[in-house]
Amino acid sequence: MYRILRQEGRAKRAEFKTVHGTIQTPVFMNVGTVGAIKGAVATSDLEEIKTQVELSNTYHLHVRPGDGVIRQLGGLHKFMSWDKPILTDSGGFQVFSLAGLRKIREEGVFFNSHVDGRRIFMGPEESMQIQSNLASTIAMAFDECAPSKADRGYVQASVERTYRWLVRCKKEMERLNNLEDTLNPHQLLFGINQGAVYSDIRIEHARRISELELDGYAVGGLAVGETHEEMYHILDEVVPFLPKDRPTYLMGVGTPANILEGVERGVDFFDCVYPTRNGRHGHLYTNQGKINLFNAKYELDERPIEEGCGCPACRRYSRAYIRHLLKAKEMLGMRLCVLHNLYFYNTMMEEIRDALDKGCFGTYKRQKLEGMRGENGIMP
RNA sequence: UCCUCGAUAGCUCAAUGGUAGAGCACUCGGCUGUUAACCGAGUUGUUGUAGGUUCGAGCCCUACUCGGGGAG
Repeated sequence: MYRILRQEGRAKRAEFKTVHGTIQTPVFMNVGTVGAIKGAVATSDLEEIKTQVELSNTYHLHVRPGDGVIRQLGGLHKFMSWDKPILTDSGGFQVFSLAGLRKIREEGVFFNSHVDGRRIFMGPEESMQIQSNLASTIAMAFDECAPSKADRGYVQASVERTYRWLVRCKKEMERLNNLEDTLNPHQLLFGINQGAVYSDIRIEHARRISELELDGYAVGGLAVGETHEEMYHILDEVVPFLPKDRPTYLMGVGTPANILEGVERGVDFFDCVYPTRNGRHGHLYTNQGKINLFNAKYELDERPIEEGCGCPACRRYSRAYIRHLLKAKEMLGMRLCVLHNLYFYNTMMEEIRDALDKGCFGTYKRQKLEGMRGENGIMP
């Protein structure tokens, strides 16, 4: 299922076979929380921007339109017309991001819906049931993503509970996959390592979850307020304790620089809202750094976002035109920016894989980082 | 010609006679398993003109200019 093709230091070039096709790693998953990549990007656009895996969210799809609806319509793949791999996040991040709207108990989490205030209970079993109804390729374990500034005592207790939840997730997913009427009997389950910035807690947790023989292992709870150095340090400490015969997923990360550092430390899967959200906000990634198309200096700039870029925006439109669309709040402006940013990310991952194939990832990484520190002066 | 209402930031409008503000626009910044086409910061004024009253006027008085509405 997971096969390492080549290694360079700790960095891995691998492939991951699923019922929805083979994923070439390292890979960046394109975030479509509610079953759509924000910015009016259709699944029919995804081939053109080299998307391998789409990511959706359990909590959000449960709230709207409801996982029961999606199950009746044949599952998320059919619903959104996308036949390649889909990873569903479990709702664990909402324990963090909707902190003001939930209460955590041993059995699970009580949310007040961010849409209408309705009371929603989600525990490990509910998260697995919802994800089974969505029939995603990869389900994520239901965890608590704790804030990076949480104190040690809180993190210790939280991680232990997240471990107990993981055991329940595994048991429930096995049960669901064996049901006769399950939509995807081969649904995979990834566990999630937690422990904030306390590497001893993280390592102990990594050891214990590794024994559960899950389909993949994620490092969660990073890029939630700690410094980049702390994040890289945690990866240095923890990744070696995760199973080497399973893919490693660094959740919610990150900037192009974060990804290059993650690959170097052995990460296979990444995802982040940056290319989509920043695209909608007019911040564009280029090999010379990040640019903000809202800035007045682009008013008469006839160049594409990036010279030589093959994305649908750069092949045809100027910075000046796209800037106008953004300022006029025309949907096309956001759409073109999101397409460009996802193309940039997906292309960078392709370059990373090529470099690993050729054994020159170290050189590639150094040159890429130097370039992005260049003319625009903003490290993306 | 008369009556009446109005004139304050680029725009639309606030502001007991007591330090002129807001929204939008504009300029810039932020965003890491999306509560985010979002959030934050900043620039902008001879308060239509000229006088007067007052310790003090965007506000009260007079004239004028321009505009809306009405009457003839």
